[in-house]
Amino acid sequence: MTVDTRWLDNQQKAAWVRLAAVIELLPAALDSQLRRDAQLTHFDYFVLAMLSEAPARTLRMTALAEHTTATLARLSHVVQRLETRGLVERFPCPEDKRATNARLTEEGWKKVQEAAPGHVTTVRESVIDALSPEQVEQLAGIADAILHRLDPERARAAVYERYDEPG
Amino acid sequence: MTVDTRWLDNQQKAAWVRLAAVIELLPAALDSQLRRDAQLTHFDYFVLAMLSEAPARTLRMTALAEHTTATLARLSHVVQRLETRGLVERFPCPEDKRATNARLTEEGWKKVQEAAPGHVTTVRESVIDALSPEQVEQLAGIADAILHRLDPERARAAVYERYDEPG
DNA sequence: GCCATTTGGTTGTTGCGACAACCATTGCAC
DNA sequence: GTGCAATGGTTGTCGCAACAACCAAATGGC
Repeated sequence: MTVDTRWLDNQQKAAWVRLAAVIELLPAALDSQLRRDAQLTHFDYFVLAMLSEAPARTLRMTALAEHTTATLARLSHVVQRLETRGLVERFPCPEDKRATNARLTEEGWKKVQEAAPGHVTTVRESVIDALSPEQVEQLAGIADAILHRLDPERARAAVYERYDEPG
Repeated sequence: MTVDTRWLDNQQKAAWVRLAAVIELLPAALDSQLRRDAQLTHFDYFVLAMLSEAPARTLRMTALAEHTTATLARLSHVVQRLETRGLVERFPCPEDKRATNARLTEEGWKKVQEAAPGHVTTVRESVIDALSPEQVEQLAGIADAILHRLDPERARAAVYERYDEPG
């Protein structure tokens, strides 16, 4: 009945428990800083950041969804809210009448620039500056390996290369 | 005005982007497997697992909250649902009338045992087996360092040592 | 012994994410 | 050019998490 489950040894368990705690706490930490300082979710910020780097600060919804590893449905809701707040605008794509383009407004652009420094500082404080340079390199490799399991399609995509802060 | 923000270099950015994707996708992967196979959230499962390891399968709400890195408010809601489903029962603590104890029911115990193998398999498939033994060790160190930034109080607590699967 | 504070916990509201249903456009078969 | 599937996107509903407000019991000062 119970087919041979390969349990975790102590070393593996130690790694997993700590990772589990990180994925529980880190999103909350990022969200709360951005929400407090910029009235933005981390995901909101990510969406704005991706648009800010795109040509003409514009992307098709589908492309934006890929960049942010989100479903179209989720993105649609988020962009709707951002549009209400005047940070983003949507307009139908001329080449494909099914498609919708999302463009960062001037106000949205300002918002990203305001929010970026605080966000980077938080990322530094909670992650990057906690690690040695070797660990940062190791982390890139580890996270990449995990991503190949979680999302084989996109793991090699350019999106993972491009999360720039606007400078 | 804009005080010197230390931006991320390419190596750091690569690590961060990948980590950001992981903390976005991994919780969803864990949740969906457990929800599908056991009608449980990952957090639900964690709560039950912690109780299953406690003496008499019983813990004070406050202690349980610490073990699961959750707020008392969140835990209260979750335990309420689990109680409705008959997996957990609550009763006032004899020694401190303010306090509430949560105890795993027999049904809850069975549920954990049923759910554990599938969960461990998922953890293996998406994380552990994607990494070399050296990377697993590195991951433990990295996650631990991050936890010390996110939650200095609890980073050294025994809880991080104890996420056993029931065997 | 009494009042203030702290501790332990619950509840109500609000907002976001997941999922499924749905509509419109496009591409393809023939 | 008609029929059908695939693509692109939106919307509605439901469940959960965050936050704040709240209540009860316990502790400490004096």
